[in-house]
Amino acid sequence: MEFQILKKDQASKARKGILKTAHGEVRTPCFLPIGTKGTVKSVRQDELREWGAEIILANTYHLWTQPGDELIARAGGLHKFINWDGPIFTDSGGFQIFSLGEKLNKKEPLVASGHDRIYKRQPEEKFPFNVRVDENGVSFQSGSSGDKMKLTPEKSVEIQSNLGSDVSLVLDEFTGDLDDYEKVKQTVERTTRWAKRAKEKFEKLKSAGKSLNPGQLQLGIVQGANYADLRQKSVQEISAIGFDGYCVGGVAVGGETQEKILEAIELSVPHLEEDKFRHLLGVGTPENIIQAVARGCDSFDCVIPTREARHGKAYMAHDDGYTTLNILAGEFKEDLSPLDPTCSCYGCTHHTRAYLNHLFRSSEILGIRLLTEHNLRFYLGLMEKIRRALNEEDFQKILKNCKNRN
RNA sequence: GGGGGUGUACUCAAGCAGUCAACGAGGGCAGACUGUAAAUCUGCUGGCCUUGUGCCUACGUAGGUGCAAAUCCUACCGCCCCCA
Repeated sequence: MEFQILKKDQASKARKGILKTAHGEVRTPCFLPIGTKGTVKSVRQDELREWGAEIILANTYHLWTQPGDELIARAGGLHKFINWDGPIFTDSGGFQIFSLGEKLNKKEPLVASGHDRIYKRQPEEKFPFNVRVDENGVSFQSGSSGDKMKLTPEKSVEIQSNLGSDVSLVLDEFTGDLDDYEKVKQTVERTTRWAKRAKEKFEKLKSAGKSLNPGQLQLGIVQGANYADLRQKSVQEISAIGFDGYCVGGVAVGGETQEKILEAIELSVPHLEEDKFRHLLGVGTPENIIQAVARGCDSFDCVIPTREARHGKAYMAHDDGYTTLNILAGEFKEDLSPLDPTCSCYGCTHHTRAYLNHLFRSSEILGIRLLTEHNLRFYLGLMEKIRRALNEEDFQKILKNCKNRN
């Protein structure tokens, strides 16, 4: 068994566990720093490890388009290519169907027929592709060169096989129209059909001994927005296919309130097999994560700590919750105190707020690097606290103090 | 001394009679960001307030011509270039 639950919280659905992969074990609940293109922006792989990251997330779509999965396979797989010998998750490219099509070109999706959709690049947009989503998969056609790339459920499995990640995800489909029942229903059903195809391809490659990482796991993804019956339907259909674990997807893809996010989790998790690994895709804020742990989720990935670090936002831990601050703010221009005196990251132990403020104001890349480290250590430290609390049966205290106190 | 050019909001820089409190960029101020098209994006950036097809003050200074001037004319002041 690749996932083992070690301890359960008595007052919530939280659990402490361990995920065993071909590249080592991961203690859960855990957070996956996002390294979409094979790098967690601005930091080295050895630094990630030093800060407590046990597993990272990379992206199938991005690595496929550049530098290409075949090159990475020739390099000996993603682990060797990027020199990270710990576990790697690869997202399937499903999110890009959403983010490169629907989300950014919502104004004029040209409906081809039924559920198939085409998104035309707008002349004034920087976005370089036309996107077509149909039953077979998604094609991205370059707006300038006309080059076409087609990502299908099978292709996604094949790419991830070439990458040799430890945990692969099936290609899924969801949209931003969380209120349109029929549309959501169609994406749930297509996600199931795609999951079956992905599973089949996965088994085929495995039995043929063609997988670069024979120990690779495959996770199914549950969709259904906030419709109770669709979430339940999705869980049942995806579970019936039988995966090594499950992801709850489509819960925080743009503007959802925390209530909506938690509701979507509550509608999904109770129907999942108890002893299987559960990843919550794309979530979230520190509070989101703690609340999701309480609802039975084992792992998380989110761009918040890294992206917001690049935009100057720093997270700070307090006994009764956390706060954030914008290091670019004028009030820090001459603040010679450390960013967070309780933090042990390099920036907090060696530099002042005034210096960080100066670095950001002058667009110096060191600022980005220092805040990325700071925020990642905050997130990874939070997960460590959660695990320790679960171990010491003190999780309720963490739950009580999970809020942003800004 | 002669000739030419130029002076615009914090900075650079458009505008060359009305649609100009004045394009754009930078800077400044604030906000956003949830499976990364993201070191990105958005808003504001003369003053006042009853926040409006509102009032006032503004395009080197002082006058002038126009119904109307940042835009035209005159003088003056500053800066730049060329010739002597």
